[in-house]
This record gives sequence, structure tokens and C-alpha cells, in this order.
Amino acid sequence: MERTLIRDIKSKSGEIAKVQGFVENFRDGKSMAFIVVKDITGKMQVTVEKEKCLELLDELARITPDSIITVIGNVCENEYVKMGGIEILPTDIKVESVADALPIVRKDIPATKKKQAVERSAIDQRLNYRWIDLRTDENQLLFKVQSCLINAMRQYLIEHDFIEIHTPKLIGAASESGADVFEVEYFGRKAYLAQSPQFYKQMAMASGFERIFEVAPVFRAEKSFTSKHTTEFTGFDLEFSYIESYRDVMQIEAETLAYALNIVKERYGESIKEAFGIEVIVPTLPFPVIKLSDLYAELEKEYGYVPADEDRGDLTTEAEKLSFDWVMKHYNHEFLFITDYSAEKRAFYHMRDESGIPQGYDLIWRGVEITTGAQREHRYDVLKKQADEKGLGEDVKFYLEFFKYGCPPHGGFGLGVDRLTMLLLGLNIKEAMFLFRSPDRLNP
RNA sequence: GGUCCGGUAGUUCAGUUGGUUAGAAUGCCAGCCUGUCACGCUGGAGGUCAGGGGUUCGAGCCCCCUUCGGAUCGCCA
Repeated sequence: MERTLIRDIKSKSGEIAKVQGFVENFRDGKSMAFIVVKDITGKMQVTVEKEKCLELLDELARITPDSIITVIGNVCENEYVKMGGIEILPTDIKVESVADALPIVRKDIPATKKKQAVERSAIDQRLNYRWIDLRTDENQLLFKVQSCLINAMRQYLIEHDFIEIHTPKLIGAASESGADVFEVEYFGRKAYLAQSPQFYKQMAMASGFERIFEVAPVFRAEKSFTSKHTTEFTGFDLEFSYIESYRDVMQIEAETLAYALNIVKERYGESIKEAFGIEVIVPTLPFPVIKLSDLYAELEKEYGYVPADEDRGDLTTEAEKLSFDWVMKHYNHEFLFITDYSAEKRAFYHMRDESGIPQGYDLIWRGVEITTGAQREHRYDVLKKQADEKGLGEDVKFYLEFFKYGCPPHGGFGLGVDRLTMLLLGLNIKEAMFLFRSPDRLNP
């Protein structure tokens, strides 16, 4: 018979229904047993009056927490049941898969009168058993939210004539600015895992696609140990042609984010607040913008923060954090565009103005960098000169070819999807990813 | 890569100046329990104190090495 999702169980009141899911809790008494079944849509109680269903007792005895069961029975509304006021009185129970005792505690168990509290397992232990950790309501909500967010961004862009493309992740030359790449053996020669789709999304501009985006894995062989770094993550990359300046790039990014966050708030705002204690705030347009040097002047004035001289061309972690407080205070806004970084700190393909200032930006959300964007240098001669200045030779030769046979002016950005999710829900990147990768973690 | 911190039952932790047989909770197992709902009651099993070496009459505790991990800075999305 057809399965009923638990969120729809009320519609089956008084009828026979089949539900399937994990055993979230099992309370076994002499004459009564109570099973809490959870599927991806919710949870409900299965009530077994043992005297009335002797033929189910053997199967009932096999049940352990987190086992998978199929239950068929009568759906009854009953005020005895605190959880939803509805229960199933089973006519059939089948244990599809028996679970051993779990090796992790997924959630804090707070103290009650009779029981002492147990803290949930440390993140590392939970990551070792990530598939079990992911069974919690909070973690499943996380991925429903991420799915909704990315889908909304995709929808917005497609409605604005963007084409979604898929670029190769195995590449023949170590790309970009010499940031660390993973080397792989490729039929007797070296290949590398793409550390960004940068070159290929620009190639799409040279192909006349005009507006493209890609949501795809990005690999970084960096030995970073922070709450926001990982060696493999999902990049949301976008590139579009015939822009007038990088401000056009900032605008489309702000619009896309505001649109998507609005949809997430409508659909999941309440649940997010309940599960994560975080308010989803739909940002107003346009987002505030400040030059890096002006931000440092402000931070010094208001917080007495002075970066080391050699750090002034870039945003330090400390300044990044302070910028959140600053932008909330002055704009009541969570996002901040920062422009006018120094040329040494920016990639060679960023366009520069007459005084050599890169025509790009970073976007900071809640004090964490989520994006780098820019107008790109599409003029072959200038681009080649900038590449030479950075000491990039053979590695970018194929890329420079893209600009030799006609290429529109263009720009774009790369946005970290996992960071977006992490910040939206107030988490560490390890908790925000389906599976986290670091220099020390390749499994599961 | 730098700095700091940690590894004790399945899990989360406690463990006194170094001193009998390393504790608790939770989970697990068994028995009891007519409506539980973070059920309750009784009992039980469960430990190479990360690994190796050293100091000592004696080491979970002090020292050294190894290993695994955490936090943070740098780098970036």
C-alpha cells in the first residue's frame, strides 16, 4: 500500500495508513509500548497495546532506537498523545533494519528531576559518524534551507537570462595566482583539481554566452585550520558581460541574495529561529559600500583598531569581525561591500583603473568574507602585462588566448555556498557542510 | 606554517600533594511496570587511563618522544 508522509498523517485520521522511518524513541512496557517514528517530514507516535496484537510482539522485541520500521495501522486522534494528539494503532510492524547502539550523542540531553544531563558528542566524534548525526531535525532542516536558498538564487538568475554551465574540475595547468592546488596523476602526466572555475566562466564570456553561473565544487590545497575553511567546498560562481563597472556585479549579487533570503525567510524563518535561534533578516537594497582605507579609518576611530602596515592592503580577520559591528551600527545592515583593495593582494585578472586600483570588491556578511568579485580585464595586452607582473607564465597561456579573438567587457563573483549556509544559521563550517573536508579529514 | 590546549567505560565527564580493586551520569543487557511521551523501578556487564620510554617503593596524575584531535592567527569562498 501507499506510504503516508508523517506531515500528512492528520488527513488519514480514522483510516488505515502506512508510515516508514527511523525509530526516534522506544518506550517498552509490559502491556504497552510506544514508538516514536520519524521521517523527513515529521514524527509521530505508534502505540502498541500488547494484549490486542500478540502477533506483533516478536517483531516489536527487535526494535532498537534508530532502527528503520514500517508500520501499518489505524490512525487515531487521541488527546493522550502529547506529540501532535495523533497516534497509529498498528496492525503490522516490520523492522526493516536493526540499529546497533549509537556511538554518538547527537543532541544535549538536559537534566531532569530524575536524570542527569549528558552533553552531545564533540563535533569531531559526530563527524566520524556524520550519517547518524545528520538524522537530527536541525541537520535535516539545514539542508532543506540550503536547498531552498540555492534554488531561489538559481531561479532568480535564470529569470534574468543567466545560463547555468558546468566547467571541468580536472584541469591541465595550475590556475590563478599560485594558490595551492591539488595535483593528481592523469594518464602519465600531471593534472590539477580546479581551485575555481574562474578561467572557464570567463571563457564563456568569450563564447558570447553573456550571462552564466555555476554551482560546483572548488578545491583548495591550503592548510587552513579555522571555523570557516575547508579543502573542498561548493562555489556559487557568476560571470556576465557588457557591464559598465564592478558596481554592476555588486548590484546583481545583492539583488540575488536579497531575493533568495526573502524566500528562505518566508518558508523557513520560523523553523530556523526555533532550531538555531537565529533571525533571518532580508537585506535592504542597495547594500552598504565602503573603501578599505575608509573602513580602517573608521575602525581606528571607533574601536581603536590599527592594523600592521603590511596588512593595510587587505582585510584582517580582526577587522572583518569589527566591520560587522560597524555596519550594523551605521547602516543597520548585515552585509558590507568593501572596495579598493591593493593590487598586490588581488588577482591579475581584476581590471584596474588609471591609478592601478583593482575594480573589485569583497562582500562581508556578519563579519565573514563570503565573496570576491570584480570587473575582469578583458583587454589582451593589459591582461598579459598584469599576468607577467605577477610572474605567471606558462600556467596562464591558454587562458590569455581567450581574450585574443574578441571578448566582451565583463565581471563576476565567486560566493562560498557553505559559508552562506554557515552564516545564515550561525554555525561552524564543519557543521554546515554535508561532509567536511580538511587537511586532516578525508573520511567518511 | 606559528601559538595555545587536549586524549580516562559505547558516549559525556570527574579523578585531591603521586598511595588499596580508577568513579558518576548516560547508553547497553536482564528483570519488573495498563497510556508512556527526555517513562519509571531493581540489578548487571562494560576500562591496554591514546601509544612508547623514563623518574619513583609506587604513575591516570611528574618528565621525554610519538600519535590523534581541538582553538586561534596567517591564507581564502
